[in-house]
Amino acid sequence: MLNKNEFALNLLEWYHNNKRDLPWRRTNDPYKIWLSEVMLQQTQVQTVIPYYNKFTTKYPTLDDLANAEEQDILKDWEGLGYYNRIRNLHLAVKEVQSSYDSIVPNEPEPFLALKGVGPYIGGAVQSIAFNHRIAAVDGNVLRVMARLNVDDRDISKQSTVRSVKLFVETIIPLESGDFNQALMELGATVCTPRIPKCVTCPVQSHCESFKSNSVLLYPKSTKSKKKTELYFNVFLILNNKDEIYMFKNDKNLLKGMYKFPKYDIDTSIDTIEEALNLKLSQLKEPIAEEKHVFTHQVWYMNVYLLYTNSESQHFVKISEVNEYPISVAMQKVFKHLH
DNA sequence: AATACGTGGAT
DNA sequence: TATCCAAGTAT
Repeated sequence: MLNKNEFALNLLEWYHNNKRDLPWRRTNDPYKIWLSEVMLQQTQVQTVIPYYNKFTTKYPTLDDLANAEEQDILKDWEGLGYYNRIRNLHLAVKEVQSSYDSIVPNEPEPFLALKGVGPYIGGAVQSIAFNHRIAAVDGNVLRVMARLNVDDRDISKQSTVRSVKLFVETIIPLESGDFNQALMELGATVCTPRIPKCVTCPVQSHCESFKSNSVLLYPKSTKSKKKTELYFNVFLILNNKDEIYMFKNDKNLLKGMYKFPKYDIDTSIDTIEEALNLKLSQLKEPIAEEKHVFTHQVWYMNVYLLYTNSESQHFVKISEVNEYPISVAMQKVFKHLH
């Protein structure tokens, strides 16, 4: 059974002595803490840092972000992935602006009701910014707690995450924000997935899996499923005015990001001409092939270059393409025009 | 409950 | 190269 008081003391002492100087640890602004937590979802610290600095410079207050155009903030988010995160945060700060006088709610219930705020963000922001004693259970915390308690439950199940959250809330001390961050920091730097540094672990004496030499057996998790492989033709369509056909994606995947016409490989050129209302040049060999891997899909793309004399509102100056938010997959395609 | 949702780092 | 997985949320 975990000695809760001693565990918390050991962990917090280690955290304070080894605290990394991360940009979002220099602020008490709930908006900036919230922004950092949204960016950090499923994203490594080193990836987030430049984006966090860009956003806090360009949108230093909640109102700045709320008043921005969605396309502009998507452009600034470009390359960070999971684009619904910033679209939801935009909706959420607009809600805070209109309903809460631009003040981030300092109570869990209204905060958790905002778009994109789930159990993790709710606990992280309410504990770090407002010192509420709510757990923030991420992948790090799940791994640390599974090893501490030789917990055989599957951490990929929501029921396990809910249960771990309740458990952490039975051991969380008054310094709840620091405690939550310390638990995550321990998982990120010491209690790592493959080669945990148990020798230097500040809570080694509390760890049941260390005692039984079974650290690497935890956490238990069902293995990821196979990705769907998809084959597309993507068309770079140029007119005689140095413009290219490009439009905003309204599907769920990469919603709001701009794309070039992309069709299953068996789609006929006639169908495409009809869909785009363009008369296209003869289809030749692809100028390139690209592969792009998502969490759940792999795209194999043939890149074609086509010309047209037709008019359309979807043409954009080639020199201005980079002003639009474009996914990495489509950037891989576009680079072959140069 | 199970799956969709991006991208890049590490091994 | 293949695989895991990283401060998760919405549906």
